[in-house]
Amino acid sequence: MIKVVLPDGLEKTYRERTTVGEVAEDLGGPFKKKALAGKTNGTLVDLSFPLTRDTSLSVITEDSPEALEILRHSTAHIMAQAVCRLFPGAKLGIGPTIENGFYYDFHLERPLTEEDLANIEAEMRKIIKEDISFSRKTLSRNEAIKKMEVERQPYKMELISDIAEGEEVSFYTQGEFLDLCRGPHIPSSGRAPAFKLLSVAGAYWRGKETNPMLQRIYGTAFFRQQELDKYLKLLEEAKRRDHRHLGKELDLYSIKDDVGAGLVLWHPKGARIRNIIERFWCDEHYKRGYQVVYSPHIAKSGLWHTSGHWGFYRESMFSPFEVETAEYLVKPMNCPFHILIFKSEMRSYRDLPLRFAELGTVYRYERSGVLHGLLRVRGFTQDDAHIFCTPEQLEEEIVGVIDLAKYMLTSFGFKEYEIELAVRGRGEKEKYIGTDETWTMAEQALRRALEIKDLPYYVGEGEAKFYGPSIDIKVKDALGRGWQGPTIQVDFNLPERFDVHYRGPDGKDHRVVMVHRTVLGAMERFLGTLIEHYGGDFPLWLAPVQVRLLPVSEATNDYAHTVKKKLEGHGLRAECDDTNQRVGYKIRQGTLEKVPYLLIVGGKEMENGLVSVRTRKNGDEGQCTVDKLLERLEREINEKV
RNA sequence: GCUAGCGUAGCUCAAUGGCAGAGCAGCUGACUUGUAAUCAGCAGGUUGUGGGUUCAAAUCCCGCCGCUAGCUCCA
Repeated sequence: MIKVVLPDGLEKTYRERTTVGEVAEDLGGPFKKKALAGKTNGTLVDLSFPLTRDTSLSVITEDSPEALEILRHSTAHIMAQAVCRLFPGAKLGIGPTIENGFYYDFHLERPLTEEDLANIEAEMRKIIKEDISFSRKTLSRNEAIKKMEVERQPYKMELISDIAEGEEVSFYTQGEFLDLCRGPHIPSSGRAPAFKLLSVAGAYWRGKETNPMLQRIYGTAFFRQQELDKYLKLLEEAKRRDHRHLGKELDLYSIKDDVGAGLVLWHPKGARIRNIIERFWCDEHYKRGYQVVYSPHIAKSGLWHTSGHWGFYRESMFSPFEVETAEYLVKPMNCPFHILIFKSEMRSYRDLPLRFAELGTVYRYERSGVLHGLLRVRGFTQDDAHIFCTPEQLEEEIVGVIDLAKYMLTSFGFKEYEIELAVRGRGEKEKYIGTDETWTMAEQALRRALEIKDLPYYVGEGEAKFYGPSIDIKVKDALGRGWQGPTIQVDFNLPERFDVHYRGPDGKDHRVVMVHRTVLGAMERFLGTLIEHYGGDFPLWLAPVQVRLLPVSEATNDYAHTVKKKLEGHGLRAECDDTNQRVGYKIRQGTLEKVPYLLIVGGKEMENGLVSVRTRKNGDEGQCTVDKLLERLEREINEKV
């Protein structure tokens, strides 16, 4: 007999080799019907797993946090089975679960089409209807390789050959389908009620560019159709908010073939938003002791040799060009310039910290396949700054940056974020530049700064760049999607390369501590995420047009213009639609352009000095005096909502 | 860069080897308008680009440019 301890502390005894499924059955209630898998001593196992010794056990049901992953993995297997039925001779790659679903990679004789996806889905439905059970078996490593040779699965053979000699290898079968897999799985295919195949794309075998490219099918699965529908709706909503469509519809920017891929033209309205953000950015930086600087777009090659960019960043830089026998490069980063500004005079410890900030436009060669709207471009303006300080000042400086970053994110409506502290990996010291002491000092300073601000974070071991540790903040937008946000990066490399130092109280020169930091990232990328975050409904303080007057007929055009002038006098961005159109048309136009406030003015308003307010949020709100409205607008602008 | 798909008027799309079309936007005129599209007329094109096949190419083939979904790489 064996003892089984359940999560609620209950102890039960069973005879040996009782399976998890039988325990679930015995427990009855929801477990009987909803059991999918089990967890013994922290390891996930199938319902058919026989218990052979005393153990803790929790039964995984559809409501358990681990359940979706199991379901999706099993659905991936069902998809693979369907593909093998429809494409005999298909070679299997890997088929893991991912954040919102799963994928499976195949080598097939011909490229897949949309129609194929529909056929595969249909075959999957058949398999689900057949309710085939998943069963596990184990083979020795060598037997497994032989088995895969017989099955003509070269990729699987490669995977198994990476497993240590003498290890056991587990397989799962559903009917005629066999797959190398760690498991666990749902008990049978009938337990996969709701799934959808989403897309096909190429993917290199094992993610290596030199390997053959397989065809990857993406899909997702849920326990309830309702949840699947909800997820598909979310995808649609994301599509609706796509900054590339909204950017065009709202006339914010364009990217023209004639100019070049990845190079952005900012139209007046997009430029307006950008300008508001940049002014806000500048003000905030001056307030916090930064000094704004400017640097050129090009510099002699020698500078980039000194900085090391030519050595390790060359493939991201535009080709050199010659001017009067000297060779120049377009800048991919701003740091060398800020360093030269720092070095333009002798710096004392009394001068530190020095904080140089710049909205610096840089150019990077990005491979054509990675360009994407505003989010991945070849020319962009970083909201860059470099802090030069002493080791003792580092912690306080980091705290200052975190405060600024938080303030910025809050101002733009980002409420949730994740913070990673990227530190050295253990036991690979040769990968990193700088001494042990400096690394420890910097990592400590970053960690303490986070603790002082009482911010939750996780440590990314081995995630640090070779030149120093960093804090990376991922923000979540209105749809819960993650975006790269502020980064704070300590650098031990450039101060060495440029011999950046300050004169200390001891009369000697000391190596400066340098911090690169950005709070928005790049204006292009930030605007792109902001468009999607707000879905184009920019809050009043950012809206390129805040108010539009809509005179009902020609008779009230003059009155509308008077009101417009008054609003403009208070710094508001107002327009007047005095076209020869009906009000309905003007309203529709204003609504599509997402103008936050539409003010309808006809005879009734003109007589009493009023406006009829129609907001983007609530629609028709009725009449109001211009002064009352001004008060409301000013409040809303200040609140940045 | 790689794999697959795509590129037609400013925008959204139709025409699949046989005269390149519609709606919206634009322009002109009429209507003087009250909370999401007033009516009529006009104009708009070397079908991304260069080559090829064909009596005939938006349509079939090849190169280049660009876009999309991913892969690889990143603000």
